Amino acid sequence: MKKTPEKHTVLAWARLLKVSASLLAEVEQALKAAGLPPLNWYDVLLEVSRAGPTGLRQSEIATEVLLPKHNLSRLIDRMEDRGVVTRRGCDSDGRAKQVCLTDAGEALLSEMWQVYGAEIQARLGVPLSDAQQHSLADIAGILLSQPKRH
Amino acid sequence: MKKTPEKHTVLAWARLLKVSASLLAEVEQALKAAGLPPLNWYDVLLEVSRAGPTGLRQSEIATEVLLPKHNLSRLIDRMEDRGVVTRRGCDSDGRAKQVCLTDAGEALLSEMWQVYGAEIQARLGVPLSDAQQHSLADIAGILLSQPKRH
DNA sequence: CTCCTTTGGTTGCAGTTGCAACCAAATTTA
DNA sequence: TAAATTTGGTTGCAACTGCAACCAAAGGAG
Repeated sequence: MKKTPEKHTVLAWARLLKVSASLLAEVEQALKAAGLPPLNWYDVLLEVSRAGPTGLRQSEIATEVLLPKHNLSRLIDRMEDRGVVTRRGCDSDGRAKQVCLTDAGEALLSEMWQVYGAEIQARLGVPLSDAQQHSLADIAGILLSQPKRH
Repeated sequence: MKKTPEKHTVLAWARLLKVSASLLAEVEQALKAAGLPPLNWYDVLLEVSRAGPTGLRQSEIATEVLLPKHNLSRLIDRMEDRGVVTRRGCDSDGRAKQVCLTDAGEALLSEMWQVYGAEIQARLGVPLSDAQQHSLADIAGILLSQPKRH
């Protein structure tokens, strides 16, 4: 089994990391400029919103958003402090907490989307053709479906 | 001008961010498991190594590695503490510092590459065909060449 | 030459992340 | 049922990041 990558593999890798880092930084910057919270707030709000009024457990959010549990715990602390979500003990499982969206949370979600969506369009939708966007999604999909073998 | 992205644009975006985040986390994990420092050390070591014995200014490294200057300043502090680079005042510019690689730094660079390169190969080289790798590099290249319009 | 602005780099402080230890409620094993 | 393990979540502490202020050396404009 080959251990050292080919040049073109390294090139793809380097560009992938660089482009995602700079896109991320630019979007965070845009959100901040609009006086809005960082991107991971959006991810959480979106997941919780999708789950409907029953809400979602923290552990479910954590795996969805790729955030370690202890990290998510404090993120939810801050979000609860600003009143965009609520934590409620779960009936069926005494340890779990159900996280639900408040009205303010729903409002923030759509407010963030106005900025976030525009950024996505400007930075991915505009510069890439439809075919390229599909190709990118396909390739990323392959990588995401790889087993995580640690 | 369109402000809201199409579904396939959002899909490509979401997968791009998710895949880079998880690849990054897995590689960091592999480095730590091997008792090695984090990825940004590698990036800095590589840049400095490429510059040869004259070294590189911090500001040049910072733009190359996409790290804010104050952040890089302290990263170099840590690296200097562990003896992998040296800071030396620049002759032609009294403010600047030239950063140079030590022998230990060169050793660390190649030690990290053994782990890092294997990860790249396993996570990108193996799952993707050559055509897909080229396609990914092309698309990322387009995005990187976009003006950063803030 | 003097004032003003820019550039390269550092530092203090607050906010966030990572790690490990911890608690309590399930779940499994015996 | 009692003991051992796993799972969901929190907390303390150290490390790292972001922001803004700062200092000193260059570079320009009058």
